[in-house]
Amino acid sequence: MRVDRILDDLNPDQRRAVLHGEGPLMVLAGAGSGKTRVITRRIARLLRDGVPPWSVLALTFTNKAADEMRRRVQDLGGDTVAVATFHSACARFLRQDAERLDYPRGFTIYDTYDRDQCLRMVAEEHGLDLQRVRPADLGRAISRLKNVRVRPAEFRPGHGELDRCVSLVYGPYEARMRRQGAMDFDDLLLNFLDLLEQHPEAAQAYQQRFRWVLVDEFQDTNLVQYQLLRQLCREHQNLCVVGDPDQSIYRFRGAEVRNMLEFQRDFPGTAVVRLETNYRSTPQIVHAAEAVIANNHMRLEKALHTENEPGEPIAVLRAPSPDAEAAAVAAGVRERLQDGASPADVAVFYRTHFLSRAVEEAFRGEGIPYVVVGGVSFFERREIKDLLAYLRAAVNPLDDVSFERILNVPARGFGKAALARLREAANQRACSLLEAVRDPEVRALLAGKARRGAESLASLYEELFTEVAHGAATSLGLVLERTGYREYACGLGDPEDVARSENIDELLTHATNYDAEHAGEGLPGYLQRVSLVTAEEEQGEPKGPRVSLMTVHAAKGLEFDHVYVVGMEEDLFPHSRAAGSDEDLEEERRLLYVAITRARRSVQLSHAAYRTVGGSIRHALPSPFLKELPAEVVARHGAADLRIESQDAEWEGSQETPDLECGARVRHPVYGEGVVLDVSGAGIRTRARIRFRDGAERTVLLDYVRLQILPPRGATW
DNA sequence: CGATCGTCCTTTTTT
DNA sequence: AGGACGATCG
Repeated sequence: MRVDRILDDLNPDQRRAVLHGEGPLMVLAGAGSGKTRVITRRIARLLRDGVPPWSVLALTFTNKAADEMRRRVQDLGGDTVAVATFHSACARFLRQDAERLDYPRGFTIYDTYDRDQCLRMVAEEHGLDLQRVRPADLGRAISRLKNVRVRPAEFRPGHGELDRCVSLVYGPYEARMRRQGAMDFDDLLLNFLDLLEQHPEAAQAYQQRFRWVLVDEFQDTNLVQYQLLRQLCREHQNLCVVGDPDQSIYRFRGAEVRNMLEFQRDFPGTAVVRLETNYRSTPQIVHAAEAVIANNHMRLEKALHTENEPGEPIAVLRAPSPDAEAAAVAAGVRERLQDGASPADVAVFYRTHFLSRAVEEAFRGEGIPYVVVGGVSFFERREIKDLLAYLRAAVNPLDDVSFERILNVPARGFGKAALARLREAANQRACSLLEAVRDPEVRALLAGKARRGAESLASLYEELFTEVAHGAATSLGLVLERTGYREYACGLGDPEDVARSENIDELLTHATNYDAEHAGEGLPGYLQRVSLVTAEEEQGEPKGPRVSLMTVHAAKGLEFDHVYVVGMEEDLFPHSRAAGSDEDLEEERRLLYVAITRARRSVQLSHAAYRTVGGSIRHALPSPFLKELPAEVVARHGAADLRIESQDAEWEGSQETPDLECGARVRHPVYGEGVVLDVSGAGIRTRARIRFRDGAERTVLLDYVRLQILPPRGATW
């Protein structure tokens, strides 16, 4: 009998998806049902049937997922297939067609930090009080608008302070970004969509080039990504999307589960395949995950089952303290390792990054090798961002945010006054800061120290402009040599010096490797890559197997034998900021569903009796989600059940806090009448910002103060 | 102008 | 507890 590498080990449903011919295809794939396998095999099948590899485009959301898929596609012989994240694919396409959109080819990509920096400048220009509205808040709000394709002119602000500021700043921000030749992450998608819509000949070229498009984690596409797919596949309709509505966990950045519902409407004749057999986990794990997710109301019907052998119960652990929790996890992991598990088969998840700390310490104490995935990545470090900013300004001299970053780093006598003068000169000449510095007339306006600084910067950039063509590493070397940056950053005294110097070396190595591997791409290509790669895994993994520590978000798409989730506490998981609406709460539940279903063999969920939140200690209640686990598959440790019972009353009690809405009138026992501006937090930590009669705004902890809710009145003040 | 000190505020999740 | 930013002083 003949062996078929592509089809033999697939079940009938998987096979149907792989063999599906032309036309739209949607695969509803439960956790662990072989989703990635279906996509990669489908690609292999297409290639085997004569589809040219360059006409296939496979899209994912995270770099990690893209790397993984690329690896698996390559194993099946598809080395030249384009596998990319949405953002990196768009960036690459835009690089080709930037001019059509009036962007320079060397446009800069701003990460969140740069974006906020840019917003800070704009906000300052418009006299906003940055104490009250932080750039990051503006940035998030604007990003949310971009996710739903609301342009500045279309924005209808609500009554909040934030909206007012956004309406003031959004347009100018866009203008400034354009002037600087910069795009934020959202712009990458938006601008490419604009390109497709406004330039039919360009759209046609992409449609004809990529005749087969496949999308992983489709439940996380936002509106823009969805429209982009529709444009791209408008002619041929050869779009295969794979997703699981129960694993949609990016609502906060605009993901629309609705896309899965509307797909069949927008793509008539869609073939639908359901994958409901879980090949990954024990029945206990599958049952627990299903029981949790069953509490969500907004769901597509889907049932997951497994024929795997039974294993251990789900462990729920209560620890007296965060340190004890971490120690218990470390001890448990140690035991797994002694039983023969590889560290690479074990993972610890948490809802928020800061919870990694305690676990890290415990692991160090136990001598367990670990790696923190995500967090502050290599390319977000101060010294790395500084050096890259030098290069970015060289590739894109319009990029004021980057240039201003390095203008006085290391110090060159550019203080507040000199910077103001430089800005003014640039404004007058309608040019960028770097262009201004290059102008001898402008330099003549500066005082002694700053002038000398400007002279040296100007001459550095004259050289850099020619060096740019020679690649990333030599440009970087030039910057280091001419600025004395290394001495500046690694010179004086603190223990971080060595690490910073090592980081700089690592960047040099990284750049050298890139130049060697991507000869034609040059510095622009390099900068694009480092802007979109969050990865610390970028520099290979020569370090041997390690236990992975990561957020649940980062864990999506991965699987491990043994999974530990720490911080299973109210206000933490579900997160307090997500307690506002049912939609948010359901997303938190999906997050737990994702966490549990990562595990092949065992799951432990733990919580501590208190948590240190911001210097102060907070009593911590077990996550309400823990009560949703079916008793028959759970083993509780550390008197967890007892605590849950005894704390129920307390929990229920805090629910009695009256539901306050923004705009409600209230009476405060001390301050008298006021209007609620904002409600945040949850449970005993629900806070309301209230403006009182005397004009002052105060934040009130609802659990502490009995507010009397007054009947609404016509006028607000 | 820049370094040091003090204060404030933070901690959601990702490209 | 720790980092970022602002104010103050040299």
